[in-house]
Amino acid sequence: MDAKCPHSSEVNCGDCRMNSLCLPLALQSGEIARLDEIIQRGRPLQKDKHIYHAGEEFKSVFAVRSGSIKSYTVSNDGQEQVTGFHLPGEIFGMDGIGHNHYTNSALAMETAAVCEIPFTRLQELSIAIPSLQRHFFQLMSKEITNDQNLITLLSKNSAEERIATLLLSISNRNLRRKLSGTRFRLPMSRADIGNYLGLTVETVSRVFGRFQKQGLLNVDKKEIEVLDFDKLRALAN
Amino acid sequence: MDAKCPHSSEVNCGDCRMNSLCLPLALQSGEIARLDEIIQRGRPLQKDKHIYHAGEEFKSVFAVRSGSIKSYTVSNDGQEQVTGFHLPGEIFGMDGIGHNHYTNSALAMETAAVCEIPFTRLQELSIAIPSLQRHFFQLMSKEITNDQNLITLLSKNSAEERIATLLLSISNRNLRRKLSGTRFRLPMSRADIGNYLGLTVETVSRVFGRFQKQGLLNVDKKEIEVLDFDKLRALAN
DNA sequence: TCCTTAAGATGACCTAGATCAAGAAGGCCG
DNA sequence: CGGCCTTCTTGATCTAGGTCATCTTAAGGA
Repeated sequence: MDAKCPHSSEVNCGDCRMNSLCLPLALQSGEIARLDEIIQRGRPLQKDKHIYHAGEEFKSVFAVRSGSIKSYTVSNDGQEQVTGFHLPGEIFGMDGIGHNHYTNSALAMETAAVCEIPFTRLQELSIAIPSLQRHFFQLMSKEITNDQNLITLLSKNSAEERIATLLLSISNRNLRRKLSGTRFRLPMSRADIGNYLGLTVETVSRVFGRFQKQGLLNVDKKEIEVLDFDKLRALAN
Repeated sequence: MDAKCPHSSEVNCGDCRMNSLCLPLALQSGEIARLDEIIQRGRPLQKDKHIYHAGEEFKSVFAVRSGSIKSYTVSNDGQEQVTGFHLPGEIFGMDGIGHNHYTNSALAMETAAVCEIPFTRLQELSIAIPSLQRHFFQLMSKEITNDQNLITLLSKNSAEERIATLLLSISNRNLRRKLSGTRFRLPMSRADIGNYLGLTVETVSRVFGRFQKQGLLNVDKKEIEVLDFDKLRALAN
């Protein structure tokens, strides 16, 4: 086993470097072993491969082990709405619980690996381990809060504020993973950013340009270096 | 006991006219009795009275028994964002679970009555009654899906489309309660509608005017009569 | 290596909805 | 009954960001 390969499936929850952010967070080591039994560690996924499609029967929620995932819905008239970006240690697929079918589609934005957690098993385990039930309620609630923050962002904030907020969010999530919050690579395209934030590609491009000119960021394609966190935070508010 | 008074607190879940939409939905009658034991039926609330404020410690989720409730957040710079309107039979307050504090404030838009469900008791009961756990997971998931639909609406749709969608949503929720989906009274102000949909009061007012002129609606202040459902649905898509 | 295609940047112009500024119309309290 | 807020409406203007059109660059493929 090569512990260096981030997409390796040869790891259990107890050893996974994400276990302080992920589902095991709330659990004792004995309990983690029981969670481990139900989790299915998938093979690495190529870029643009789907984990599930909207409308498919809901079976499992997923945890990102490596790489990055995008969730999106397609409306009646065929246009896409990106609803979330998921980084290692984060859980996705909870939108499917309500109607027994996924309402989003999910795909890998780059080579990625995910853990599959069959939901009926997770429910059973939640009855045996109350702190797991509690933790999962909290996870879903945080998802609600996140979505409501995005609603506020879309409803009340300018293009610059929206993009500053997204950059700060990614920076913070990198810090949680003990990575640099200052220099990082955006896993998503300008089109995805625009779609997520309710902006056109052109506007996203112009705002990046403006941020660069103002000395707020260094932008080299998807590589970002934050030069002025105070100003970025002021924009994001 | 006056069964006619919609704000009466003298009713248990088994007799409540909302029990086919509300939490008891998933339960057998013996289980409903156990749920009944933990639910606290509140006195009627006057218009503009708060049920809780953002930042308060999270204790309970709530069900609307009568009247209507609005949830909203306040951002750092003091501006409000309406995050939801809650009608009888609907559950709110789930945003508080994630951080043990409410992230929204909730207030009565008109005289209303709510049932309070202490969350630790609900968690205990969810372990004893697995179908309740399942139901509550589903409720939270539906809230996520709702919020994501709003995100799409804000991100992709015009003022007319947003308002048509809201009207249709209220119409459908009235139908679920066996009320008219064609003629109803909006419980919220134009300002609240605008705030919720990311529009100004003026735009909301103009769109209502336009819809009336086009023969889509009859609008008399808050009284709405839908005249052309097909066109409304076409707009809402 | 060249060719093709996709992603991104940049400029010129346009429009939906915001902003500003008055009125009209209730509803409530003395 | 009269006066005063608060909500709603309507009109005139302004602007952020959308649209459209090009160009540059990078990446992938035979």
